[in-house]
Order: sequence, then C-alpha cells, then structure tokens
Amino acid sequence: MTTVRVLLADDEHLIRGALAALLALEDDLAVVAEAATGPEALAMARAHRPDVAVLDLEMPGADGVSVATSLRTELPGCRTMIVTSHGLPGHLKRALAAGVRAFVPKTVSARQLAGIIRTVHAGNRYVDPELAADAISAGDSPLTARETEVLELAADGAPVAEIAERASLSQGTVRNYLSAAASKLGAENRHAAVRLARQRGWV
Amino acid sequence: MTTVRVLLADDEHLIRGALAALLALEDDLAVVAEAATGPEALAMARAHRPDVAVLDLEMPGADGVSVATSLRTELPGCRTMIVTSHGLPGHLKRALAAGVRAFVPKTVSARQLAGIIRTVHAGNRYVDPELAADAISAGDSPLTARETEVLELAADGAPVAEIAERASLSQGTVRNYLSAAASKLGAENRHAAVRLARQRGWV
DNA sequence: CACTGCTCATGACAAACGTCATGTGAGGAG
DNA sequence: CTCCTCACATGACGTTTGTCATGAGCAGTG
Repeated sequence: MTTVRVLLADDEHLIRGALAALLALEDDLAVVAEAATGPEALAMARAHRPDVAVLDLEMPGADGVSVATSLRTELPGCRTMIVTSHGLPGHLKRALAAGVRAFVPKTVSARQLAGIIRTVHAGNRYVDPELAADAISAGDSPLTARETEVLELAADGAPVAEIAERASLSQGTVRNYLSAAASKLGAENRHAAVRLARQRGWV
Repeated sequence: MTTVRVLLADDEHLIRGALAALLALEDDLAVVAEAATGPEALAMARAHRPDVAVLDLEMPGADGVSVATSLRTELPGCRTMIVTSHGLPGHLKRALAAGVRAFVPKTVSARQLAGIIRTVHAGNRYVDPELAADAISAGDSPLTARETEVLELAADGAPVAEIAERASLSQGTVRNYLSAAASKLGAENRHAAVRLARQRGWV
C-alpha cells in the first residue's frame, strides 16, 4: 500500500487543522504540508511535492483555480482538487478547464473526502453529482467576451461614464452591451443582470 | 471537573464533522448534538439542552444570529457563540445585541476554539481582537430604520417602482430614502450604496 | 465569395433615476 | 409647550438609463 502525500490549503485555520487531523486517521493518507493562502500553497507544493493538492476555492492572494493552473505546469505529477463552500456552476467549469481532478462542496463528510482523495490519486476524476447537474442545467454563459467585461465593470454600481472610461469605449457602446447582457440574462436592468451573472458564476 | 455539553451547528458537513472530532479530543468537552440548518439547530438544542451552542453564521433556513435570539428566550441557560468565515463588523454587532457570548472567525485553531468554548461556558465573553477593532473603527450605521429597509429592498437591483410597492411607500419617498442613504454612505448611486452597506454589514 | 456574428460607434427618445424644495404629522428632548 | 428629528408625501428639474435603428470594419464558416 502506498501512502498518498497530501497538501492542504485553506485560509480557515479551524477547518484546515480539523481536516488534517481527520485525514491523519486514514492510514494511507499523509498530510505533508498546509497553507493558508494561494501563494503559500504554491510555495509549499514546490517544497514538498505532494501527490494531491486539496485547495480551497476562496483564499487570500490567489484562488484555488489559479493555484491549480500554476501547479499544472510546475508540478505535472501533482493532482489537484478543489473544495469549496459556494458551488457555483461557473467555478466548476473554470476549475475543470484548469485541469482540476475533483470539485467537491464542503458539505461532504471527511470520510467521503478521503475517498475522493484516493480516487484522484488513482488518476480518476470526481465531481459532486449535484454540482454537476447544476452546471449542466445552467449551461454556458450566453454573453460575449465584451459583454462579460463590461458587466464586470458594472458590478460595483459604477455609472456608465466610468465604465466607458475604464473600458475605453464610448458610453453608447457600453449602454448597448449592458442592454444586450441584461436582455440575454432576462434581467430588468444591469444591476439585476450583475446579480444573476454572479449567481451562475459567469462573472 | 464538569463536562461542557456542546451543540455544533454548521451546514458544512466537512467542517462540522472535523470539528466534532477535534473537540472530542478535549476531555472536558462533549459534542452532544450536531445540526446543519438553523431550524435543525433549534430542534437539537431543545432536545439536548447543551451548555454551549456553537453556531455558524451562514446556514440555510435561519442564520446563526436568529438562532441565538431564539435560544436566548427558549433556553436561557444555554450560552451561544458564533463562528464565521466572513467577519463583517455589522454581523458582530448584531450578534452581540442578540446576546451571543463569543464571535470568532474560522481562522482560529481548534485548540483556541476549545479555549473559547470554556471561556464562554464560564460565563465570560470573547470577541476576536481584530474583528473588534474593525467593528469599532467602522462605527455604527448612519442609516435610519426606513433607509435601511428601503436599501435592502433595492439590494437585488429592483427598480424603484417595485421597491415602492413592496415597502408600501410612494416612489418619491423611496427615491428620497435611497438618495439619503447613498449620500450618507458617500456612494454615487443606490447600487454602490448597497455594496458599501453590505461590506460593512449594515444590511 | 457571401453570410453571419462580434465589435464598436452614433443619434434619438422615453423611461427611470437623483436631487431639491416644500409640506404635514407624530414623537421625543429640553 | 416648543424645538427637533424622523417618517412620509408631492411636484418639478435635469441627468442617467434602457432601448432601438443604423452602419461600418473585421473575423470565421460554409
């Protein structure tokens, strides 16, 4: 029996510590490194070369997906998986596109997580069935690249003039994109559109 | 030595289970009940009458603060504490106003948490120093009750007409409140105001 | 090559919005 | 009792929007 070397990255010390303790109970798993931020996770991974990196999606510095992207090129032998509280369909897609092998919500039990780590280590993938269903039913973003960009700039409630300036577009164009985005999303106005797009992980 | 009977409520199974395991290592603490939702937490508390209820702030059904409020009247002997990922000043204030004895971020370690549970059980209070500093520097909400109410209704990007209807106010009045709220918060428009108020936990 | 879809623009109009002046009534503070 | 604040309202004003028509340049596809 081989021992799986695991890197644990989560900014919540409470969870990270508790998780490490629980995984330590599994005698084929060994937590060889822990990290509380994105950059720290990268550094620890370089130093300890784990078999599997368990990454929280929301971390200070760099989120789980970008850490996974970096790891993919730097340590091809290291499988990555994402654990998260907020299972947005868009996040799942981004994660899979970044080569992440598993995407699980924090609502699973530690025992299940251990099983998933083994699955991933064996070279297989795992996606939470419910999240997968959501992602499939949610579908792809209907927004074009510019529409998405403009919508993001509108996300903090900025007026059109400011968005236009920051995007180097004319105000009329910005209004057109915003209008198109809102109608594609079935929203009454851009602010509601922002909310919807966020919910679906499209921004 | 008395044993402290603890109720653990958190919708993230991973965390709840891990936490229960870690707290079980402390021989003066006993996790007598677990819950994944607000209503479930209430039911479990009634059934098991714990000494201390450790409540996650964000749970389906009812959030930690409202559970704490209910517990305060139903089980006066049960001390409550809030654990959360997002330490917004406003949440801290609401929690303390609801009679919560401790407010801690999930970035603490399990050992620290155990200590805090003991502190709370002994009748003392605990507030994370950093959160406390934030809360003090952030100050109170400058908004009146109605301003807050209207701002909340505006939170999902609804047009003024809809807000007016839902608040049973005239559109002009709604605009006035929204305008007042935005200027008090130093925001350019109501949407930015919503964002700011959220950041500070005032909505 | 024609066709389609994305990008970017302009101009125009109606609706929604922000702001201000102004007024009434209720309730607390002095 | 008076003063002040808050809640609520109206009407009016200019500005910011959403929406639509229209058009040009530029990619990719059949």
